[in-house]
Amino acid sequence: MELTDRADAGPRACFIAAGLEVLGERWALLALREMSLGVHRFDQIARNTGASRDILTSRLRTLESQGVIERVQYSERPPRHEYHLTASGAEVAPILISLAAWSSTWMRDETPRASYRHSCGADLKPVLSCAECGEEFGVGSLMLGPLVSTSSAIPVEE
Amino acid sequence: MELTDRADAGPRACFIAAGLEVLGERWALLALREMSLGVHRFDQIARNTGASRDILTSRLRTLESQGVIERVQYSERPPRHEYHLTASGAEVAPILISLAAWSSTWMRDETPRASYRHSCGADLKPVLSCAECGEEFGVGSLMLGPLVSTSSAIPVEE
DNA sequence: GGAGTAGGTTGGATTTTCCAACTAACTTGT
DNA sequence: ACAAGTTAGTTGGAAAATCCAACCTACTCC
Repeated sequence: MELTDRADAGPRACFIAAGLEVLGERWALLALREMSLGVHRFDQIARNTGASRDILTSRLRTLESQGVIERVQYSERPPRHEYHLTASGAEVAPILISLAAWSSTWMRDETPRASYRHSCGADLKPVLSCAECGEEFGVGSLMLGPLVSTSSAIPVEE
Repeated sequence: MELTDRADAGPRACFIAAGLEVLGERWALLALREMSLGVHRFDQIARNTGASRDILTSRLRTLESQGVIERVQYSERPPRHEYHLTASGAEVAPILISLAAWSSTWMRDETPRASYRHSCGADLKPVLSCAECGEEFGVGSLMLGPLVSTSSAIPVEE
């Protein structure tokens, strides 16, 4: 079977692994969470995430270089910048939401934590479905497709 | 405003942060990807993820202790175990799928990577919507809810 | 003029991760 | 019988990432 029998093929290069190279480093997703919640300044992102300032600086630079966030100047003297999500960063939301939903369903401990909800007011209960056929995604519906190279193609902004 | 003005409140304890404590460590999500794809043995998970064997051992133990995976014996002499997703682990799929979809939309480089698709055959284009109102989730629809403690409540298995 | 705010940078300690080699307990081939 | 291979780890030491507190710059406010 091709999934398990990859012999000497080396690590599986897939889009999950690629995404984790950018979003999977420590503090990156929590920084994006803050921006998604409307927190845009360095000091507050540092406080609200708990990341040390040097690491946070490094993460923000990486996210910026990958086009996930951008620095927006809000003061000229002294020069001060805010961090904002780009179109790419805004689309990280489904990952955060799926994570929050999984965690609130399965994590059991006594520490009180902030929950999330949909803007309609309901408790967080997201459903992931295929845009094509409308059917819900589950473990079994995750299938490997062909190898693709994304070098030249420009993502369509809608 | 309450989101940005948390003063000395310390790091935001939320379900995203809680989830990342388990799933956010290096290699954890890639190991779960392998199990989601039907790969259940130590050597092959190590090969397919690229994780070093000692770290992988440590991750699998953590995931097991958190109830995300379980060890299933498949040989008695010598004692050998396979790693399988629990109900909790199976529900990590939406996170992996959202990550794969984000990555294939926004990551641009030349390395050819395995893509994913829905089992209906269509390219990966997942839509996350609210189970209650049916409306799609976006950045703006991620809202903080009340503080909750999950100590005693038992998640409903359906 | 001193304190406070904002966004960093620096040096050094600590923690994680990496890597190759090694072990243990078998099974298979000759 | 004996060597080689398979599977699931463990070990020790080097390398890399992270943490932390202190420091710096350039302002503003009192």
